[in-house]
Amino acid sequence: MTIDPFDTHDHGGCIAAGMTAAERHCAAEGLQFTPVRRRVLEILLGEHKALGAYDILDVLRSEGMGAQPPVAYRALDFLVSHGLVHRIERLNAFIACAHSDQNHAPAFLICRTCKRVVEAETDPGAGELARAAADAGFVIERTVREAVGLCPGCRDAGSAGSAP
Amino acid sequence: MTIDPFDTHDHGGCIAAGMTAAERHCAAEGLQFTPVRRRVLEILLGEHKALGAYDILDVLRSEGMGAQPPVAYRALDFLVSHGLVHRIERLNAFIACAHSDQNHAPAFLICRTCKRVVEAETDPGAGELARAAADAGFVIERTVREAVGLCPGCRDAGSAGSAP
DNA sequence: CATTACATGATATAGTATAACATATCAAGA
DNA sequence: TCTTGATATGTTATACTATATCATGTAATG
Repeated sequence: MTIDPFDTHDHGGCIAAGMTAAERHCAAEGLQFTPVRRRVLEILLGEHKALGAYDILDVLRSEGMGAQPPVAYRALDFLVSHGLVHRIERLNAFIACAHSDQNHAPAFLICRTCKRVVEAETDPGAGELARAAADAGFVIERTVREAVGLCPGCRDAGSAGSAP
Repeated sequence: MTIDPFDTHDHGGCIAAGMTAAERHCAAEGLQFTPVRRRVLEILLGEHKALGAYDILDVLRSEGMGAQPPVAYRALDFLVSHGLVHRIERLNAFIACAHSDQNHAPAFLICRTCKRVVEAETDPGAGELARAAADAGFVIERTVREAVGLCPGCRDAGSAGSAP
């Protein structure tokens, strides 16, 4: 059995590891990992929740790093397009990638009570979407796979909300 | 091999069949299939694209059936909650259910060029999401499975857009 | 007739996202 | 050095999506 991804754990480690991976990725690809982009990724790495663009913008604002929506959206676009951050469509929100620097087709488990989101690694070629697409002659460019429900902690707490 | 779901076909038949199924469903469940709800479903059945709430509202408006956003959103909420319409998260838009009156976990293929959306039936218990959830002890209440890409027609047209 | 439950009408506002134009920075080449 | 081009950021304005709230209508029930 594997570690419960909904468990609490060392966020400091998450952040450091995520930033290091992002540094390496940007260096390798010749991408500009600018202060705003760096800070947005740090903010997201500090949570295992998805944050809205305006949540992030509030933080940037309070730190004097840009006060208008495009600042946040541009940084998020950059991070998403290079796979460092994922967009959670169901929530109109964003979360740091949990599987540093690899190409993948992630799936997300979204707890509707504690709001935490975990990223599961999946095989891009497997699954119902790929089969349906093959049947229809459809060429997939991007997939969205998200499940909303209750994480183990919140389920045991009788959907009353338990974890932070 | 199966019929290409992206093919053009008899929309009149789609609409009639969809409305009949909805009638039966509402009658069986004791639901009020009111004029606004009926009209919204009809509008959606007339397209194989996803329509935004405000697209639908524009039509309602032009027909004197309610001019404010809540009118459209309420009708859509009703239709979605009873499975007659699905919400496409990726597009913040709505599409009529293509598999009349059965409980299911649909997946969608969204053509980014011609904007058509087809609904594929899937096995709710199968697939990557279910496996990831089981591993994590997560209880799924709703799933989102959407693929963005090119339908056969648009792919062959060199992503220049071909089908209506 | 009064009550209840549900649906609709209407106003206002919240939340999410982008277009468009201006400025800044920096590296490569004339 | 100058200038040109590419990329990133700053700023204003606006578009698009969604909901809270309160008022009104309407039909079935007791």
